[in-house]
Amino acid sequence: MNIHDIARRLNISIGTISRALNDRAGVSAKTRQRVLDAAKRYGYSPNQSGRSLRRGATGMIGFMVIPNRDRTTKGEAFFMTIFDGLQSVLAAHGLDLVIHYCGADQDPETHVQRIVERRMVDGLIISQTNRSDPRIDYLIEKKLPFIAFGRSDTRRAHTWTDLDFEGVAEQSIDLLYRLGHRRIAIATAANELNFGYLYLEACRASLARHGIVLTDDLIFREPLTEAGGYSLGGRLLALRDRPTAVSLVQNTLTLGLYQRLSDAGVVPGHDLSIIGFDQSPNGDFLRPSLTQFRLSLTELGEWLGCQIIALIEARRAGRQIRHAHKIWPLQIEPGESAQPPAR
Amino acid sequence: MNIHDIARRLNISIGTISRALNDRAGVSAKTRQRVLDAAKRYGYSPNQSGRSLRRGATGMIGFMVIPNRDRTTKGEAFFMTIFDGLQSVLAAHGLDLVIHYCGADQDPETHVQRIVERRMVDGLIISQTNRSDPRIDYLIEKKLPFIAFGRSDTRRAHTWTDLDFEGVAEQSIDLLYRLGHRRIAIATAANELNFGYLYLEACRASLARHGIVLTDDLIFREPLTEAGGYSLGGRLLALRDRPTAVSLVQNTLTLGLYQRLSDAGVVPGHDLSIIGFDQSPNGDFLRPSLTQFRLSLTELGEWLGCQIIALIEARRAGRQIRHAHKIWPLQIEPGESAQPPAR
DNA sequence: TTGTAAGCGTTATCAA
DNA sequence: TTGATAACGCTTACAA
Repeated sequence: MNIHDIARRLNISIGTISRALNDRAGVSAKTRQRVLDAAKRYGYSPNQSGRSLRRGATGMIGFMVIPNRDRTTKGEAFFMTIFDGLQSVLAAHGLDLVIHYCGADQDPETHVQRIVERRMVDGLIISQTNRSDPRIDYLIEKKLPFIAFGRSDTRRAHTWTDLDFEGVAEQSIDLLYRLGHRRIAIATAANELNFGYLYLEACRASLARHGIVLTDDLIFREPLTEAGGYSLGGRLLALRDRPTAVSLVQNTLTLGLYQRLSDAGVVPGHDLSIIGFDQSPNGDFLRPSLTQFRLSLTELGEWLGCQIIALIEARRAGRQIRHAHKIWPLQIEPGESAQPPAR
Repeated sequence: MNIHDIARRLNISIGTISRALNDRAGVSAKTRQRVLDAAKRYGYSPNQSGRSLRRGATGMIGFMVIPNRDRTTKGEAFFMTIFDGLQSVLAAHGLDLVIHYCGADQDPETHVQRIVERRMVDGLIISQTNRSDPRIDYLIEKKLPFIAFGRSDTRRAHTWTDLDFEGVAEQSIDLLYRLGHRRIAIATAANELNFGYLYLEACRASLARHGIVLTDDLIFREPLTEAGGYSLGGRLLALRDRPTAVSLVQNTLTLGLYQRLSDAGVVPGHDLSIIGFDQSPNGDFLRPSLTQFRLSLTELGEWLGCQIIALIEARRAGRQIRHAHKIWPLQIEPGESAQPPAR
């Protein structure tokens, strides 16, 4: 069933069919209705390949997800909620969201190249940015409208949105200091992901403001998984001069840490204060309750949708692009896991 | 940059370019190398729309994900690992995996129709099947190669794969019975999802085999979330004649249940025995350790990949299609949460 | 208001 | 081994 089949059945030209289906002017109300009815009856929609080819646009926005080498489950709960917000904004603009899953065995840069060169999407959102991320330079080069969800060390102009890792770090450290903690451990990412770096350095700066030097023995890098958190717990417990508090860059770590402490009979908040990251996953259901941060992932998805649409419309209108740099805020929520140090 | 541009630069016809790039016979080794080099140098890949249009196939396999109305985070950790296995098999066959995320405000059937009518994919995997699922009938009608990941009550021939909910139910009940439990609660899905129904009925049958009638007061339907599990815990604790064990259809429930019990000072395995479902999410990090089931999600993804490829190749070769029905096994792993009842 | 026809970037057929 | 050309299904400029 294609446009010619429909035209033949209605004894109308294909041009009119197309105009009717695309809500173009110059079709009588009666004809338009006939076309719409026929399309529905025969289950006809314009073939996407034909349409994309002719229009020079696919109507699709890609979101590229890279499987974390650490196999964290965190990123996943996280992304799906973002997709929800993103999808609703895109749909309102007649765009489709397609998620491109970069296999663990694939090179992310090659994957992006393939998507771009083949013209599979009109816009792209990349996530899990590394500190040095060649995808960003490539996308700038190719002039594809894109958003980096996550910062990197590139200096070249592009649109990005990222979580407020600095704000989280600062609030965490300030709270722990105010509670009386002086020996504070930092658990951050073990790999090249940019946010682990941002978080660590912001913690270091906040500690310095309180006159505390962050020494290497208090910096812990583990895979961002429950297993990593479990291992972190073991390492903390084994220390001769144990810190009184730990601040974590992701809640998957927190889950494992809680279990390791539970195994050792150590109580979060009492024997060791803990500040987690955001509510996903499962941060709300830890006991003792976790001091952590909260953000609206749906709203974040909606923001990304608005941004990519703005980029695409500016491009289409030939307007100059203003690259937004957005730091997404997180609100702290006190819990029982952060208390004054014992004794 | 298109095929004509490349042809012009090399002073070769577009036909030869296409043949070289598609590894077709009838191109001299030297010419082929020149073409490959030029494509790389200029960052050229064939335009996907043009190629799809001409070939009548997009080279893409869709996987449709529906956001759970309950906002469970379970499905997500779950799916991403499946994608990993699926993607690797598809890539080996030159196919791309694209994930179509059906927004919470969209109708799943309309969403499928759109994907199919527009010819966006060569094959489709649908998940989260309802007991009565019109998507399946539609896809059969349209003759698109597809796999239902999840059963439904349709009688029409189609390929499906599903988890062994019956096996899980039976093993759970048998274990609890063997431990001495007679009053056993079942926590299943509150919505139309087929697996909740399968699980419940299989539990009922297993109990019946031991001479126990499953009464309605021991059937609990909650949203498949941590909050649902928390609420479940409250309801269980409030019962006058409290069951000695509970069996759960999904581990998001288990997390919330553990916390509710913890709040009440009730110890899993000691005061109330618990059997969870699969290891995602976080089942491995509960304390006391959870008796649950294990399955390889990567292998499941690979299986789905092989199946969809078989369907597509059978279609292409004009061969008769044999619709596979696969029940995916899960192995039980004993933990501390299932013990003989107290006293 | 409607019809005709060109052209989007490919692949495949046929001729050279 | 290579080149010319038709055709895939659509949108749109132009003609009627």
